[in-house]
Amino acid sequence: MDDFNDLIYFAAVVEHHGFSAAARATGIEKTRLSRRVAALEQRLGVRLLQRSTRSLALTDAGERFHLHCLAAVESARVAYAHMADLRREPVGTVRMSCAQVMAQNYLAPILPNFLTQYSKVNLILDATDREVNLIEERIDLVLRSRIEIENSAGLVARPLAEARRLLVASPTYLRKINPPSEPRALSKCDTLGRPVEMFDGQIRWELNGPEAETVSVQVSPRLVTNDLRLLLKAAIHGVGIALLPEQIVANALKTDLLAQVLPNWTTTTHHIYLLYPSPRGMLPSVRSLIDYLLIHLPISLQKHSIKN
Amino acid sequence: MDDFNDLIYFAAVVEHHGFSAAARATGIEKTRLSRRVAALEQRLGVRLLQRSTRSLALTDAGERFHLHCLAAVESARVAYAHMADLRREPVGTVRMSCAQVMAQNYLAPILPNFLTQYSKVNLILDATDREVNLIEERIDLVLRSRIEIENSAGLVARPLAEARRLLVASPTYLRKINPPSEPRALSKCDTLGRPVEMFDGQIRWELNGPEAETVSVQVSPRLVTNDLRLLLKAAIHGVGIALLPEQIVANALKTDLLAQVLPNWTTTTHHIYLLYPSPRGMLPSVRSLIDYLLIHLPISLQKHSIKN
DNA sequence: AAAGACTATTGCATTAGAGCACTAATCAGC
DNA sequence: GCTGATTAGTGCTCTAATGCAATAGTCTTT
Repeated sequence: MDDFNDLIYFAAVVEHHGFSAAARATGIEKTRLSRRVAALEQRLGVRLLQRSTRSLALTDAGERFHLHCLAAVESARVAYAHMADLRREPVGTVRMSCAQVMAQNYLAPILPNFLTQYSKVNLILDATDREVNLIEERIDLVLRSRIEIENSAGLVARPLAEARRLLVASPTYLRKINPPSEPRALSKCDTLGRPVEMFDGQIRWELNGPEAETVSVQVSPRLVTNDLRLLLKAAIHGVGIALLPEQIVANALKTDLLAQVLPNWTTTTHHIYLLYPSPRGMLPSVRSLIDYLLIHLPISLQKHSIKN
Repeated sequence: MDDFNDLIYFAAVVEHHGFSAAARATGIEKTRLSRRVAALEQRLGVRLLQRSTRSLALTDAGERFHLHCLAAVESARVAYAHMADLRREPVGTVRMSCAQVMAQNYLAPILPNFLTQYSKVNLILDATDREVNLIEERIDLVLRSRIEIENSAGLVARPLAEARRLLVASPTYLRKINPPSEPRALSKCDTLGRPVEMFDGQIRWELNGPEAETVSVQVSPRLVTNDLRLLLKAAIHGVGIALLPEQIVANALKTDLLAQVLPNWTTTTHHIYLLYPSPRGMLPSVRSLIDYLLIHLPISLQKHSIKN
C-alpha cells in the first residue's frame, strides 16, 4: 500500500474526465497524472481507465475504486480543513498546569473572564503540586514559581513577575516573644512552612543579610501546608513566623495585621513564569491564553492581594 | 492540500507511539517519517506531536487530526483491498457487446453455463447492431463478424472462426424460376438481404468465381432484415435467394430444405473474432469470459446450427 | 551515580521523480 | 477528405526528496 497521492491524482482525473482537463483544473502537470495513474494501475494489477489516445473512460473496477478514493480524499480534505479551523481562531481545548497555590490565588480571579472572552476555548487546569511532564501529559502551558527559571531544551520560559518573599508574623505574636534581631534567633521561634521547604523534618530558609552575607537557618515548623491562605491566616492568628510571597502578605502588612520580621534580611526572590513548548505551530487557543495571562497575571499579582 | 502520504506517515507514527517504532513496524525509514511529519506540521501551521528528544505525545490538535487520518487511511486501505479481491478470482461485472444475430445464435446456447460456472461474475450483454465504442461505452469484450479483422491500436483481436457465406434458396423456389448459372443472373431473382449489405437502396454482393475472378452484382431485395432467423425462414419459404453464414444454413442444406445457389462461386468469408482492450491489468472476470468463449464458441458455431 | 542504549534529528551523497518539449493518434469542422 | 486542434503518452535534463551515517539529548539500568 504505497503511494497515497496516486488516489488523489486518479480521483482528479476521473472527476475532470481526462488527464488534460484534470491538469488544467488542479495545476498538476498532466504528465505526472498520467505517470502516477499508470503506476497505480500497475501496482494494483488492475486497469482503472480504459484509454484511447484521445478519449478515456472508467473500467468497472475503476469505478469501484473511484468510490473508495472519493471517501479517502474527502476524509483527508476534512482533516486539513479541521486543522485550518483550529488555526483560524482560538478554538479547542487548552491544557494548563500549575501549583494549587497559584490556581487559587492568581488564576482564580482572572480565568473566568478569559473563558467568557474566548467562548470557543475550553480549559483543563491541572492544579497539582507535583512536577508535571509537559510532553507526556500533553500540557500546553505551565505556570510556575521557582527560584531559577528553568531553561529546558525546546521549552520556552516567559517571565511574568518577581515574587519577593518576606518573613512575617502578627504584631501580637512578636510582642509575646523576643522579636529576633538576627537569623539564628529564628530557630527559637514558632514557624510556619511549606512542604517544598522541608528537608529532613525541618525547614531550611536561606537569608541574605544587608552586607550580602548568606545565612541558612533550620527551623522546626509548627505548621506545614502548601495552602498559602492557611499559612497566612495562621500567621495572622499569631501561630508563628512565616515566609510568604510579597503579594500574599501585602494587604495584611498595610492593615497592620502582620509585621515584617528581620526586614533587613531578604530571601531569594521567586520568579513567576509561564512555561510552554516551542511556539512553532502553536494554536491560537494556546496563544490567546498565553497572551491573556501575560497581560492579566502581573496585574492580578498586584491587585488581588489576599484580603485578611 | 498537498502530500497525502504524510497522513499515512503521521498515522503510523501515532499508532506505534514514536518514529523509531513506526519505522521498525512499517519498514519506512524513520528519517523520512520525521521529515514528512515535520513538513506536514509546517504546512498545517499546527503542532501535531509534542516531542522531546526521547519521548513524544499527541497534541490536542494532533489527536483530532489523527482521527480524520485514520478514516482516510482506512478508506484507502479498503480501496486497495477491494482491487486485490477483484484480481484474486473472477468477480464483478463484465460488459460485452455483439450483434443481435450473434447473441441469439451463438451466445445464447453457451452463456448460461458460463454464468453457472462463474457464480460471482455478472454479465451485461449489449446485443446491438450498431458500431459500439469500446472505450466510451465501457465494453470489456466485443464479439464481431467482419470481412477484415480490424486491428485498432490498443485493442486486441482474437480470431475464433471463419464464417463462409453461401447463397441459398429453397428447392421449390429454384424450380419455379430459372436457377441462375452465373452471378449476373441474380439481378433477375428475388433476394433477401441484411441492412449492412445495403447500398443506395440495393444490395451489393461480391462473388468470387472458380477462376478467381470477382463479380460484383447489385440486386433489389424483397426483404431486408438483420434477423438471420427471419432470413432463413423466408428463404426456406421460397421468398428468394439469401446470402447466409454456413453455420446458419448447414442444417437446412442437410435436410434439403435449402439448396445452394451458384455453388462454385464463393463470397468473402467473414472472420468471427473477439475484440477487447489491452490485456494489461485485465481482470480475472474478463479473462475467464474470454477463455470460456475461446473454448466454447467455435464448438457452438459447429454444433448449434439452427434447426429449420 | 555513571554509562549504556535508545530517542529524534541533521549533513551530505545519491537516486527517483518532476517538468519541459515533443510525438503519435484521434476528433471536429470546413 | 483533409487540416488544425486536442488528446494521452514519452525522452531527457534537473531538481528535490531519500537514505545512510553521525549527532545531540534523554531515560534506564547496573
